[in-house]
Amino acid sequence: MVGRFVETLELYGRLSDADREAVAALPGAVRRFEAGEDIVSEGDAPSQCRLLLSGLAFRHKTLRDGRRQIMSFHVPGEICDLEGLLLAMDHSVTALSRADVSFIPHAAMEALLDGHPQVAKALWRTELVENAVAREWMVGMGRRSAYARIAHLFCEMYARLRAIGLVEGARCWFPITQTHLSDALGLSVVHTNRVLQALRGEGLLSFRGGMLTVHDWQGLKAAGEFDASYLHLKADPV
Amino acid sequence: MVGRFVETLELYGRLSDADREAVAALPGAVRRFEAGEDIVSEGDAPSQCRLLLSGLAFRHKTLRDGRRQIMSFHVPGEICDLEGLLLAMDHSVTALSRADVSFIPHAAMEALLDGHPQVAKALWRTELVENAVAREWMVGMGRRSAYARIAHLFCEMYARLRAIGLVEGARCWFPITQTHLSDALGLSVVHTNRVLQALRGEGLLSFRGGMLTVHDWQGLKAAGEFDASYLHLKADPV
DNA sequence: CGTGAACTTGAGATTTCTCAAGCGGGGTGG
DNA sequence: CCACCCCGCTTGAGAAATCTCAAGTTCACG
Repeated sequence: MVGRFVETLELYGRLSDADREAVAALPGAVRRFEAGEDIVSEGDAPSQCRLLLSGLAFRHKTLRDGRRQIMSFHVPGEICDLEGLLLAMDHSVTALSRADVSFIPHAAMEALLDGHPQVAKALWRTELVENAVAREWMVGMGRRSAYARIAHLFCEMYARLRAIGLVEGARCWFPITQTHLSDALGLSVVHTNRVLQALRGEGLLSFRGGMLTVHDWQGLKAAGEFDASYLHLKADPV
Repeated sequence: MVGRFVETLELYGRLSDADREAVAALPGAVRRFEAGEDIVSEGDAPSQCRLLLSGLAFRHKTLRDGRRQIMSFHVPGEICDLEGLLLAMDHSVTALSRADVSFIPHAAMEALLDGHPQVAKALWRTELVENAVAREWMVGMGRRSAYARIAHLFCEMYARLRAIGLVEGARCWFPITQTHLSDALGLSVVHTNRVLQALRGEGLLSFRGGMLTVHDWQGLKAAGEFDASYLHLKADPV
């Protein structure tokens, strides 16, 4: 059970039929997680790769005093502990919504990567893109206003969800609370709430009940100083 | 000419004699960069890996209006455009000090990785650790005060330089200006300057003329909420 | 001795935070 | 079926951290 995995890989590299078949043949036990459950925890040294089949997840570190920083989001088709192949986890990955996750044994993944260099390349590219995203978040947290940061995050998630076909019309399911948003952007909930109202007030987007609607993509991009090139996707959603 | 490269790899994986020899046999033309020169620029699609032999470098994005965010530092022994093997550069890497850089053709690097899986593993681990560092910076920018952030950065660089033998006594050469520091931490130069004075005033460190001296490692760690585990080094500098 | 970059200081302006409280809907036990 | 409760959202208001602007100092270097 590898769900959207092949499609995600093909966003980042060309695969042969044999490659695709090998990926599809990957073994994996599926487990469902409820929102808020840890998919993998800080300190774990995983022996399987956790592939997100459906739902969203986020990586985060939580400090003793409760301050939390979300460091990235995962969408379906992504492996959320790829680094676990080589290192112990230094942070946790938690389900943002209900999520189905396939557990692929490291041995099977290693065999796939050894036998299929194009798959390995594509997979490492996904990892490199994840870093590129992290760097862009640093730019936001270091140098952009709360207003631009929030707009930028919505742009990013909209573009990523669109790339995997999860945007319909101008709407996508993005079940994030304002608390998560704050923790991802390094803001207080109160401030996040106020800025969000400004974004809505300007007619750029709607965001209620976990549903994001982009009313003015150009305007939102401008507000967020968003340029999709760091996502290394084949096509920018105009 | 691969300088400290083998030692750096051995921080992250066990190599055989054959592995070491293969690494040492890597071809590479050396070029010297002066402080401020771009080693690789945004938009480049490199055909060599740039291995830092001596000196320091930093990755950064600079926005049109001049705001700049530094996203990481590189120390000798590190490849500063490893992602260039698979992706075009979406940011620049600039020499922080005078630096010697070896240019290793991608073909040679790929042959090494194909023929020496342990080297490939160690190299990917360096990449994964770089991400771990990026995530820790996000925690800092999102959730730590300027005071803790600055202390944390000094802790990190001290620990990294120590791991490669570039700390003598409690001193190391870290030729960074307060402007760079600000751009790395998302602060204004003025505020950075004031916080730095506090750190000095408390006797935690000295930092002048590009020389960092740590007077009170435990105190500095506490000030920066620093825990070296995210660096995935074998030994914490006590 | 002149120059420029880096550093330092002062002071007022802003952004963002914290504390505190009220609102609203969904789920649940009585 | 209803009351209650909790979580997430919203609002108000004062506080704190950090920024911006402006200017002066220091030091290395030519």
